[in-house]
Amino acid sequence: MTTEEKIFNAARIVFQKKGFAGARMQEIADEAGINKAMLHYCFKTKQLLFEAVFMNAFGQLAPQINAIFNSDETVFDKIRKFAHSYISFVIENPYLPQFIIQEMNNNPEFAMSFLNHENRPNPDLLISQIEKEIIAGIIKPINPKQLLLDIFSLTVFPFAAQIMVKAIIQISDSEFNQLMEERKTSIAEQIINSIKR
Amino acid sequence: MTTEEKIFNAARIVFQKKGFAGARMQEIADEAGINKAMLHYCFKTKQLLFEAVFMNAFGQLAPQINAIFNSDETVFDKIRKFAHSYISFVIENPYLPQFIIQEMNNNPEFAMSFLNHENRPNPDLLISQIEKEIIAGIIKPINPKQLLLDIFSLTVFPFAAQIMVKAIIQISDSEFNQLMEERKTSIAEQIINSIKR
DNA sequence: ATATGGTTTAACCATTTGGTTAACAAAGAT
DNA sequence: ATCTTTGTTAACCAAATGGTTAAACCATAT
Repeated sequence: MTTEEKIFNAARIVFQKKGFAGARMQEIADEAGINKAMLHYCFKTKQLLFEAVFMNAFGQLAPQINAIFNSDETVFDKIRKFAHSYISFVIENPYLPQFIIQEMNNNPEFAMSFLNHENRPNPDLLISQIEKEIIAGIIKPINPKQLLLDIFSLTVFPFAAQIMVKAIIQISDSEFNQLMEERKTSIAEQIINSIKR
Repeated sequence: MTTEEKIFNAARIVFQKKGFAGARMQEIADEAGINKAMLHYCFKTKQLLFEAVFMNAFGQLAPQINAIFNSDETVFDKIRKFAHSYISFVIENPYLPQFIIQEMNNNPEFAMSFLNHENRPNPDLLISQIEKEIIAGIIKPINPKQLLLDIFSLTVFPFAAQIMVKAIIQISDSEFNQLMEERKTSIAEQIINSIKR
């Protein structure tokens, strides 16, 4: 593993746990097991290192989402696939959702800057497909944006609020993961059930 | 308004926007329009000021939730009431959910310390009620914890991820609020529909 | 062997930041 | 009137923090 990779991985761990403002360059250096000066040698500034980590995180999610949203399957199958592949991916990267949401919130201008171009998650095609399937009588007349919100909410929230969720409904890490496994299918069927004619 | 109130309100604004780590005592003082030394005169340390704000935020939500969860209504009515009153409240305090989730994530030990005693949201009673109604044949056999997750997800997530949601599905503040108004009833009916026999 | 280029480090620096202090103002209490 | 307590401020301080530098290290080409 190159030094740059060591730094990047360490930065991901620290940034995802503490956020941009709470992360310390020294802590990242320690985590990577190298001298702090190397951080600046490889990534120039904290901001640039952070952006590398954030872009990477977002860049892992957005294409996956778009691939599903823009495929040529039915809405129902897209919902099934989304729930399944999103939850699978996030079980392996449990800090990602909260990390992305948090930094977007703490720094909206920065977040917006790349949410407006390139590979952002783009639901336009899915929305018009939903409208077509409503007209075709496959789906009940609903607001497509509400449907999108439902899908995102049911899949993402338990991860984004992981710590609170675990504490409130009193479950361990393994019980949590088990619940999430169940959700891969239960969420999709529940949504489909509530919108199919 | 007393100086202490001015500080508290300013602190709430700054902490909710920037988080504990990103907030600056000077910025809170400026927001309150007073000298920085007053912060320490009134609240001693940043940590204590933060705890006052956080406790207050959490203290507004938890009792509301428990009041609904522990009333003597049916599960269906509790779901309706929860969606309605939670969304109503959070529309007025849109930063609250993300704030609480973020700080719990960045500082789990602190969060846990008071999630374990006193007025934490406690779903135990609701869970056993769900189990009873399943046995009584009112509700389909489901995992009560999944049901709780669904309820929280559908109500809380759009607020917690507000900025990202607005950007991805391309809506303005007022469109967002309108969607949330719709959700007060649509969420409850959707959930009930998916679990009733 | 040694000159050359990138890589790594210890020590250092300037600024920011939470927190303190000492003086000052205002308002009751005597 | 003046003493005492409480509220308020400007100036200050020590520690933390992001970032820099100059020297050392090390591989490779000559």
